[in-house]
Amino acid sequence: MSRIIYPVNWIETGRPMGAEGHGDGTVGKALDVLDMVAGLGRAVRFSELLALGVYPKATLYRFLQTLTHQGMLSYDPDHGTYALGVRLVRLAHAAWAQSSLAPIARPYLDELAAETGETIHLAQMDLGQVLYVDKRNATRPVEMFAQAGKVGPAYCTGVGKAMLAYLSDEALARALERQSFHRHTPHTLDTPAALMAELAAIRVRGHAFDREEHEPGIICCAVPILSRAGRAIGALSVTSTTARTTLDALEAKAGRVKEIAARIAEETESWRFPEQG
Amino acid sequence: MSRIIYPVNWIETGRPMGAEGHGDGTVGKALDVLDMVAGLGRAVRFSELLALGVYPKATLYRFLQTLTHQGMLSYDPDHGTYALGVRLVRLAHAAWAQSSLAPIARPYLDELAAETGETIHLAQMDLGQVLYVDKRNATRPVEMFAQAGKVGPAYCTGVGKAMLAYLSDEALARALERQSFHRHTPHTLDTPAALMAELAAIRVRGHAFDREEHEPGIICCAVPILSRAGRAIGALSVTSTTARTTLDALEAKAGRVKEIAARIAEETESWRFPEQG
DNA sequence: CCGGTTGGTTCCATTATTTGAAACTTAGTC
DNA sequence: GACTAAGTTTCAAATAATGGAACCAACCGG
Repeated sequence: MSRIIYPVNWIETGRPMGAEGHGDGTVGKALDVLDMVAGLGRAVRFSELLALGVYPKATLYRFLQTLTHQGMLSYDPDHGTYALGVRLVRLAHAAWAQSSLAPIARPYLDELAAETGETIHLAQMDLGQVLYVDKRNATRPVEMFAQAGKVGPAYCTGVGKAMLAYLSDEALARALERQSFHRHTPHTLDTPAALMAELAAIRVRGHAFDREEHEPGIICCAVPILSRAGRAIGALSVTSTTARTTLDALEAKAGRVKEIAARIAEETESWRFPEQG
Repeated sequence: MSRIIYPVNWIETGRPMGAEGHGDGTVGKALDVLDMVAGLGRAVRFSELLALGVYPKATLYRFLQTLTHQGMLSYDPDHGTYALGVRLVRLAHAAWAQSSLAPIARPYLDELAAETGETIHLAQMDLGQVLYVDKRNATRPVEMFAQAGKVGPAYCTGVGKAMLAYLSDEALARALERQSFHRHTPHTLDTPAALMAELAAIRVRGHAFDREEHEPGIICCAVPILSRAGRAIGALSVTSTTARTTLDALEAKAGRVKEIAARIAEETESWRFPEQG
């Protein structure tokens, strides 16, 4: 097992590169190459990808050819670089519309945003990472990390912890392995033990807090969206800043957020089969 | 050559299903399956995909397994359905940020939207279709994947025609083959000849109009974003309604739009290599 | 309780594709 | 004009994909 050396400014994609693909045949490897390009986060040269040492020259070359021909990558002949292709944007549009909670939750997010005047996040779990699928900005917006399509860590965000608390044992175990427990701020829970204790508290309370654990000055109150079986299928949060409000004030809104989470969950269960139109 | 029978409510993805993938080996076929799921636009059963008659049972089954395992599809065990997976959303976010004009154009779109008070579209060409990569609504801000990522026809939209007019001969020929020339409104140019004449006029004028050719009451003025070589790499449009304004009034803003298009083009050329950070 | 049907899953010998070391071709560089 | 780095092509061996057929499990009507 040769350990892969990650580039310095690797973008956290929640997917170790050159590792996941193996075992799923050619398709898995090709998608892995796609992740490598995504992970570097910019247009890349053939040699840069080659230097990652995941695939031999000829193999990597053929994958890039295929992916480019398929529109999953685009090739810039002037600079000899590859970037992610537009076909992905098209596919993601469909993915967003059909696989996520976003379309169902849309009107509820609007409602919640109007009521609270704060930033609202809707997230789903993706291999131990938090994937933000929709967002409403506060009336007075503050630049923050999250955006639709972005991923973030689970162990130090409100939505992440809310979902972790309601995962199956196996899913939780797998997710925990993927947490970096990097100490983003002095408040970050940086050990599995501390996190487990917090998750237990969340299960009792029914909602999670972010006490400036990811970004200084940013606090939130998050609620899981639960399936009938009691498993987290997503999470909803109301986010603000310490300058503007307090955790207690945010918690006061938790009841309302739970109501809305319940309604989204309900619609999700029933809406799986849209009419044949 | 067996002709594929398209389902009744097939969603235009700009990619004929079960046709493009062949010829690019296993990877192409797998991505083709992905397009099939995207094309149906909802969670689908194994048998529905099988009924499309593109792949034999066992083969299709294995593709679905692989794609699901890879997170490109998600499987709902309760209903036995497959939907596009969240990994696509994650990849697309990166794609949007790195391969499209959107991040560069962002501040300019804001500027243009503020100045004109009208709807602004930023589009790129994708296999003969128009792919909208960003948008500023007259009133409400864009939810990324809800709007960006949409595709539309090229022959009857302002941005589409603006780009077609500045495509290389081969690219234009390939794009023309993919136009349906469906008559959306009485004003739609519904023959290749009419379109060619219009494209010539656009080249003279330097900008394109949409004279209610796609949707009744909707008009726009579009400008191509040109590479140094004079090829269209995207297009920018100011859209409004006949109820609110006239084509002449929109044309009056064309000069300003061209300035901005030129600035976006300039930044694109120089910005291909972000610093190594 | 049974024979039939539909929908999904697994087997496995055949076939076709992928693989990757090495050879080759540019395009710089000194 | 030799030297180097970056990208491209070749080809026999290794491997993975293929898909017909068999299998399994609900469900259904009698």
